[in-house]
Amino acid sequence: MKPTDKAGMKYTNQRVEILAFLREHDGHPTVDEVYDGVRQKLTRISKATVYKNLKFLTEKGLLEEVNVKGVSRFEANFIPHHHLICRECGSMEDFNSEQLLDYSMKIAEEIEGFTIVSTSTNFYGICKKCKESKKSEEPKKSGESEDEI
Amino acid sequence: MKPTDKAGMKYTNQRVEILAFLREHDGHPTVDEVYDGVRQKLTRISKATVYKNLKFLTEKGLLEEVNVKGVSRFEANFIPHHHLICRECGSMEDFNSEQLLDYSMKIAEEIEGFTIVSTSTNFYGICKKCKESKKSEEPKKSGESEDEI
DNA sequence: TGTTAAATAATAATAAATATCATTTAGTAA
DNA sequence: TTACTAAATGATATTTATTATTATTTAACA
Ligand SMILES: [Mn+2]
Ligand SMILES: [Mn+2]
Ligand SMILES: [Zn+2]
Ligand SMILES: [Zn+2]
Repeated sequence: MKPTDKAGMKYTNQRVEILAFLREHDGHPTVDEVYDGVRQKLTRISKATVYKNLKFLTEKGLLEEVNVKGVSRFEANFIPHHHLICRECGSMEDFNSEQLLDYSMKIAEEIEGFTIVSTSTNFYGICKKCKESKKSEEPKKSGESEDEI
Repeated sequence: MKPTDKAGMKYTNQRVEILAFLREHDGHPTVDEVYDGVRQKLTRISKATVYKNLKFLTEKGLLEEVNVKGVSRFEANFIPHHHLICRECGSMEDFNSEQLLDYSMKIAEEIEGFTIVSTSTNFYGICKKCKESKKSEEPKKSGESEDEI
């Protein structure tokens, strides 16, 4: 973000730091994580300012909001990519596959009525960390049936 | 949902109607839409009951929660599928492509450390309705530059 | 048909997000 | 530079979304 932009938009320290933080942290931080992170540099920043800027920057197209398990996260990476999402802990990791992007966009071309500009695939499963912590607990009782519907 | 299930789970009218409503409405209803819908039959149902059951049924694996533009939506369709998401109005429509599911799952096999059980691709763009309502407004001023970063 | 754990309705409490407003500041131009 | 002004901030109030509480009701089961 350089001071070369549209009139009516001010490049304050707060705004610049929020965007910088998200560009340096591709782990999809939450509002609180952004707040805590930016506070390292701007100790007196208000949480309302963080909220307002995340909304503002998202509307301006400089950030993207995602939501996993009900928690709102932000990212500044606009290079199309995919996500590995853990159903257990709600973590979200980037995953790149040019192949898959190409394939999806090709399929998108055949969709009518809806003009598609980008695609992203979510891979749902269980992350390494959660898999390991599960091994220790739950010594697997037998005869336990799953829910019928 | 039949009364043939796990002990410790009661099949109340409220719960049954909430699930039935979501199975009959694949348009990914919001909490309020579920509430309004179910109230047609159960006029005295409490909103807290709707919230609790949506949470409960999601935890039991009978519903899935999705979130578009900050609003929480629910669906009961567990047949793997994709979504067309309008960046403008936040609408979300189902889209089926067996091909794409297969392709994604094949790619998933090569991912290590993260155990993937399902995939779903989001197609982002602009829906028919929004495209048409845009045509009338915004007679497109020239010389209007986009934001630099 | 009676018993009881689970669920409900009503409502209170909490958390997340937005609005308000006096003060400060970035951008602009004398 | 300095002065001006619209935009942004910080502090806090307000609103909205979600969860917790509790007296009452009900589904499941003996
Ligand atoms: Mn990402
Ligand atoms: Mn769907
Ligand atoms: Zn995990
Ligand atoms: Zn739309």
